[in-house]
Amino acid sequence: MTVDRIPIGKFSDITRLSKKALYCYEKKGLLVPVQKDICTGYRYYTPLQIEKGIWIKALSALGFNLDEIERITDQDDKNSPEISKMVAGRLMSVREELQRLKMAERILSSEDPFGELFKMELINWSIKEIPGLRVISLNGNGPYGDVVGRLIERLCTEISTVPNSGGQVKVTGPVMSIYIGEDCDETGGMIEIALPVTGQVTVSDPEISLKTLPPVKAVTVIHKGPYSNLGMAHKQIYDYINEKGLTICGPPRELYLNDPADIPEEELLTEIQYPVEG
Amino acid sequence: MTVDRIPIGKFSDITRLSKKALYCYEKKGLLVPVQKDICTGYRYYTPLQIEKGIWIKALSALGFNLDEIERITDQDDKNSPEISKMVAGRLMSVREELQRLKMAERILSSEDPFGELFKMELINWSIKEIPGLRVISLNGNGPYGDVVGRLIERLCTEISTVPNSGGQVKVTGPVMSIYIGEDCDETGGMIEIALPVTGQVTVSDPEISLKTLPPVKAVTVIHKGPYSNLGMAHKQIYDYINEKGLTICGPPRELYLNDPADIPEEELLTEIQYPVEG
DNA sequence: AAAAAACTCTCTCCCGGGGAAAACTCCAAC
DNA sequence: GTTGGAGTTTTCCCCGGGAGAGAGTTTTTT
Repeated sequence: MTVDRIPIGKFSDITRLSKKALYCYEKKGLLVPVQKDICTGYRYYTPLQIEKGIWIKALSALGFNLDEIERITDQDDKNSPEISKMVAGRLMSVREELQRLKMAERILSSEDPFGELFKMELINWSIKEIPGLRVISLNGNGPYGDVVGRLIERLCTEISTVPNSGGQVKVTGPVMSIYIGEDCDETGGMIEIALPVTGQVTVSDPEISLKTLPPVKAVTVIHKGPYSNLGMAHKQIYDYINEKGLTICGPPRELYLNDPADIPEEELLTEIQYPVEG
Repeated sequence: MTVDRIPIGKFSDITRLSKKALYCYEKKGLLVPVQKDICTGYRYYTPLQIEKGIWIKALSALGFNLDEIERITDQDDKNSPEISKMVAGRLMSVREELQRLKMAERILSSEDPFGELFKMELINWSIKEIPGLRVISLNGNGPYGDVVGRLIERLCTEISTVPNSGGQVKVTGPVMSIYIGEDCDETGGMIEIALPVTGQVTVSDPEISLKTLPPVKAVTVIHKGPYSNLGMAHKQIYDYINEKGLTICGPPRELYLNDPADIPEEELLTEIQYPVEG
């Protein structure tokens, strides 16, 4: 006495699956209406299919994809190892998502969301594989503000001088500095400036060497703002790395992505890299 | 002296935007490489574009869509009302997402995730507009277990009797019961049984009436299991509605989606509806 | 019985990219 | 100079539907 031919609209009302979703599930064979009028193409479901519909709805609310949903609904034993594994996997993804969203919430609800974004935000972190780099480099020691600029100058003139300017030599990346001193603090220390190059480089300056930096895995973050703020940024990264239980396995590098000659201080971009194990 | 033509791969490394994403942003005009080799089609970016890339990355991590990202990055005044509105909207969506995910986490990490799913779970809730329904109905009073069955029988025989069985009359939905008594508890009370119909209905039984139930907005949930568990379900829904600050504005209904004659008790599906204001 | 309203069909495009394939180009080393 | 490997180009299909068009059906009302 109950209705036995449920057209798609009613079925959609009952299960709260949209028609579009139902078409989609039919195409994938996940939930196929028992009857389909050959002339008109009208679909009819039965009350027996309601439960499956609800399962699908519930499982997709948990974030399972249609493939997983099919496997779960097909399997009678909901405690099978396969299904437990899927549940565990889903739980992990959900927790990651939660972390991301919590961060987003924090930023969006702060006073100055876009300011926050470019401060040291976890959003900007990533771990990259950095390939080996052929560079010419030069060491120096002293207060960074003074030293770095002068060393860069020397490298640049070396590169643009004969015979390197002949066209064989190319600069293949931004200038970088490597903080090789143990006692680096905000003010100064032992530092190496490197410029990635290719081709036949002739070095005339005896202090400049041609070498290949080893490939490393590194935590990287991009900093925006004057170079004078880099010290703070380093501290935050350092803390973050310890917090995550990572181990630093080499001197940190800075890559100067744009040119202070062209651009106001506040717009300067610097990529900071901390080599880590793993 | 820094590099001025950055091919897509390097640009992708720096900004951590995938090449695919970059192609996509180019097509949409969001981030177009300054130079594109006419012969080879190779794209080249400049250091100036790095910042925009990072903005895009960061904003999309917050969940803005590309359209919003474009508007945000185009606008210099990051405090404009338009942008504040977008931020507020995003914050709301993020909070909703968070709620959903927290629930998913709770369910997935419980002992028996799939058991939880079919208990009273928020996942199953929704507020629906229920259209007016033309029904034949019959009132009764007494312990539900006894009364409901008998009333349904009477309605069904009435419908299948001449002249209604002639083909003009159709049953258009599942049997429903409406708890009109003030003092309804788990055991019994005043109850109305209704059967949605269309067509020219002739009523012979004087206690059966033909009427139209008013359209309502209702909180609905689907219950799976024996009818004897419905009492608990009602309690939970009732609590939930109060918790949400909604106001009940009519007697609750139950729709019996499948037929106890065909199906074991545990598989029975019942949709419970509580009319609410709004 | 006819007309109106409500429902359904199929089709295509959109989101924001991920993945893969086949062909081309570049670059660094020999 | 050559060559091999790495980088790049396009194109197509996938996820899980949402939105909407245009045409055909069913149901309800008059």
